[in-house]
Amino acid sequence: MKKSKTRFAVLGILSYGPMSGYDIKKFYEQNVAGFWSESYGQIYPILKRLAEEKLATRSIQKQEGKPDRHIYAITQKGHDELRQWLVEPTGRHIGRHETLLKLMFGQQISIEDNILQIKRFRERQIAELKKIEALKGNFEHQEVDDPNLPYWRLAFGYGEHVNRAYIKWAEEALAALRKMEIMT
Amino acid sequence: MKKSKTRFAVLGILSYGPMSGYDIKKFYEQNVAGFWSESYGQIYPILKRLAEEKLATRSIQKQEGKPDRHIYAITQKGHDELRQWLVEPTGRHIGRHETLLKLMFGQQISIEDNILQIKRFRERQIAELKKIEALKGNFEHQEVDDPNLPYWRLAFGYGEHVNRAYIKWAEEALAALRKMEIMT
DNA sequence: TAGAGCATGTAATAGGTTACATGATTAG
DNA sequence: CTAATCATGTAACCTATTACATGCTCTA
Repeated sequence: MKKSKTRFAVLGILSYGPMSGYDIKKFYEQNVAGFWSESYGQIYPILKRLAEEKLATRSIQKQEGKPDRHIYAITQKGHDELRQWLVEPTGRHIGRHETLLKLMFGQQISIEDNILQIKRFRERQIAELKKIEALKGNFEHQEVDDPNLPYWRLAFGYGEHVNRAYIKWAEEALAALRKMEIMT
Repeated sequence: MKKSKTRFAVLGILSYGPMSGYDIKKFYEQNVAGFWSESYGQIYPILKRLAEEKLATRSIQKQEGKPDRHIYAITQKGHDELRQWLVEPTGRHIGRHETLLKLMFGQQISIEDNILQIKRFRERQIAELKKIEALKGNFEHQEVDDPNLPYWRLAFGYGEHVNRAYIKWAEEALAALRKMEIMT
């Protein structure tokens, strides 16, 4: 049996403070877009289960002109389960990298078309890197005071390292493809 | 509607030459473990459908003492569909990186435990890098003569760049965590 | 006045893994 | 004698996305 990490992705965010499903979705979209994502179709049912299992409590915050917010807060039991997962060894993850997969079959299409694909990849990662730098800047000089900050910094560092590697590789791959093009 | 890339992952391998489902699985396990994977539960039904849709043909190779091999060969129609997918722009991929997710909630556990998790991650990526270098060595000096080789080289380059970045980041993260530990 | 943001939620569907069944051979 | 390798395949299950429903407010 394989178990869902989404459960812990939700519980983890709740460890930052009480939040709604909408907030959790936004958090993943805006801050961690590089290495994690969640959809409403997962978040809401999980939040419901978490409350049933007493890992979180639910309260309703009324708003005028806007729908009510269902605020979930992590319980002690929730903390315990989260911590247990956090120290567990992590299984090796196999990302499915579509651009790379396509490149494996690059021989089937023209060099030009391969160049185009890698350029698209490079542009996307350049944008991603910029976003990370901006996010990092926000945190650093708006003097955010949060005990989680040191760990967010580590995550930013990851994003920077990996995206720079992506971009550097893309540049090298483009150069190699251009050489191949000339030699035709 | 979201469509499966597995279909093309299978068709793509078939573009290298006629192969069985077993071969395809092995190919992904042994050569591309870093960025793609497929399970039998996906491969066999897809192969069946590919034959039904005339994107591949099936023939049976009898063997003594071993089960028959069902060999699939890509057709012209299969090639066409593969090529069409290969030039299509690729949607941004969001890997789900469990180690990073855990790190986001690192504040919940001890620094020591965080260090342990990152060490595990580092060791795994060091092993991965070694494997890639070995694989690359095999191809390069056993003078493999295959028109796909230039593209496999690009993929190896990717593995090298990205894994080096992983390792470097892990080292930095470990240093930062050790500093945090002293300052307690 | 169209669309985006706020906010919750579900149903339909697609995507993917795991475990199992079968059975011979070979290596340790 | 046990485990792995060879080889195909299916059923049960879990995981995840997409589309839809609802409805108010604010902005371009």
